[in-house]
Amino acid sequence: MSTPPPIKLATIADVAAAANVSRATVSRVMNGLSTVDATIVDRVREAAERLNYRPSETARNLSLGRTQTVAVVVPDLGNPMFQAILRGVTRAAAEDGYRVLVGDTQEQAGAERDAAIEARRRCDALVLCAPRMDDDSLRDVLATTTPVVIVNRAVETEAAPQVSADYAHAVGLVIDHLFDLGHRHLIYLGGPLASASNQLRMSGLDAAEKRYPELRIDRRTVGTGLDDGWSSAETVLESEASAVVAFNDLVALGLLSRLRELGTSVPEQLSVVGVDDIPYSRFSDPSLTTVSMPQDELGIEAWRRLGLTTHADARNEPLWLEGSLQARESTGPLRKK
Amino acid sequence: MSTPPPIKLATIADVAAAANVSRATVSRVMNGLSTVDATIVDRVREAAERLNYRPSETARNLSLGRTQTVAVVVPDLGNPMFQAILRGVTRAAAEDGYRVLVGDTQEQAGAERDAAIEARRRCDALVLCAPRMDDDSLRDVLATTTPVVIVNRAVETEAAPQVSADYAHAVGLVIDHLFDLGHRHLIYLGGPLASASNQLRMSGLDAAEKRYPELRIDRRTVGTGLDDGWSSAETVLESEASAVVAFNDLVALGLLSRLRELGTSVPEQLSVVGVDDIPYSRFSDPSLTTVSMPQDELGIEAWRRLGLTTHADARNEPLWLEGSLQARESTGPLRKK
DNA sequence: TTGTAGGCGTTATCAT
DNA sequence: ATGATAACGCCTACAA
Repeated sequence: MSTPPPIKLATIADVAAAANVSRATVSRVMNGLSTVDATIVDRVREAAERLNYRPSETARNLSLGRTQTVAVVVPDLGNPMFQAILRGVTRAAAEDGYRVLVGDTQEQAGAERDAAIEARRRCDALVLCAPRMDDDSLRDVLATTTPVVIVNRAVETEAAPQVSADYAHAVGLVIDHLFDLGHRHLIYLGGPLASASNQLRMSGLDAAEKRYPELRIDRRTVGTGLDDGWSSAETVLESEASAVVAFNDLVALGLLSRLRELGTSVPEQLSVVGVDDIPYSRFSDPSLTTVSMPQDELGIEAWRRLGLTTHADARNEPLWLEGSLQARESTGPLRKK
Repeated sequence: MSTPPPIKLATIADVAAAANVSRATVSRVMNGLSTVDATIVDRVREAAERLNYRPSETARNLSLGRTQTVAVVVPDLGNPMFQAILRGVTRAAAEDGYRVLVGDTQEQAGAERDAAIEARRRCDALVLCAPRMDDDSLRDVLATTTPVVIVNRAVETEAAPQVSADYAHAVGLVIDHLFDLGHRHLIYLGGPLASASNQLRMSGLDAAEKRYPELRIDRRTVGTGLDDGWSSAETVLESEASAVVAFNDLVALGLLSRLRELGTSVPEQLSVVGVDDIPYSRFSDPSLTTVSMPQDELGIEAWRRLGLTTHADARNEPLWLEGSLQARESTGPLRKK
């Protein structure tokens, strides 16, 4: 007779019966507990092999009270930043035998709470990336989801470790660079005012203005993508600033593209800098001066701070990861008109 | 007395006790089964609320025999193609109440088998993206992981639905375009010979050669990234081809960057095309002629073919998704020397 | 060293 | 309409 299509998977009981031992013994063998007679080990192994037996993850999850899984919730899976974090967590967690469950809230702040709690229920821990919800809601969520770590979102709390890319510092780096080149009038092309990441950059601008009293920085809100940079060219030219600090590389590259069309030469007439150092920035024309941000490390550090593994690092002060300046062709010394 | 730090979560039994009903009734209430007395429903709801009760996903997974989770295994989470597929599956699955577990084999073909089987054990279904393993191994894996769908990898089998981007067709589109422009000598900058995706493009070249007997296509293996395109410029120029078909947009953009440095003007002296239509391709100088591929749709279609949902589409012939030509500035008519 | 038995938290069957 | 009770498949004292 042929095996019926709905292939009933072998259970531990089947193997026990086939090997003529108790389920307990099969369990011990499968988990490599040393206290089992060698001949029995063989017998069980053989039976398991023959029946193509694999322990049910679901059942051992229930029994052990853990899932060996960590949830990663991001606002937008299409964002390269979050892709990098996801990749970092996935690989770091994999080394410790953990899997990753992803959640994409699609930029709906209202959906974050449920997504986080739901994800955490299925997993042993949670990595919450750049949550858009307000501080109070966030603290509330953190209380019910430990262990949890927050990535790229500063919030006053002891309830969870935090790991963030230091965009204030990054902006400081490019401004130092531009200042050294003689620029005294800059324009900042910002992202969404509400975004934590944009606020961080703004505080970097503030700090720079304190550092350099002669410096003037205009601020505009334009967006985060190539198109946003492209359409901000007129704004930039009208401002008569001699250098542009873009929200990120995409905005900077979009702007470069449009400036080329308009016949504005970079860096001769205008210096442009981005933030992130995406791969293409080395290849654009001109190549883009920017700040290389340790995005993968965010994920890796997040995983470590979760403290699920032995070589964990469970310190609780917020961790700020700093980028490094990549000076390229899109910046040059200020030219007198 | 204060609650001890290890907050014991409330179970269904706790709620049952608090509401003075049986666990079965609590279960029915939680699942919205209509056959419960209204006053009891209220009593249970109140108790659940007070105890902050949430059903254990792990326990219901075991009891129900399903996890409401689908696994997505990719060779490289850093690859934009797979990121797009992951995003597509995640969002489509979320609409049907499913979560996604990710697996990254980091281009190690040897790790794919275990990763796939392991992932499938924890989930109700598996999306296997562009597996690198050989056909026999693949068929073997498919047999033990149904329901499973293969994305971007053609293989002779009835065991699993397949969804792929039709790169042969894409290459055909750009070659038609170049041929129309008068080009008769092309050079193809390919990716890894072993990769299914490269083979697809090659078959597109073969078909084009059949279609146009006057056409000559040189073939080189250069890689898949910006750097690979950059360093292939000399090879291209030596070939004296009048147009380049790059493996993808990254290779094309890298090449454009280097050609600029070398003083070769595009498209006047050389036409260049890519494949994929990544966002930046519209903004490069010159903007890149390429083929827009429906990457998100791959994920969405993969999810549908899994057939876990009502509006599933479980047909079994391989599904090929075609791209569309985006003619831009990097291609132009052949100039006589 | 091995087996017995109870528990993990839920759902489902079958009485009542 | 509600409540016992038995799965679901595994792990782990405890006993032998």
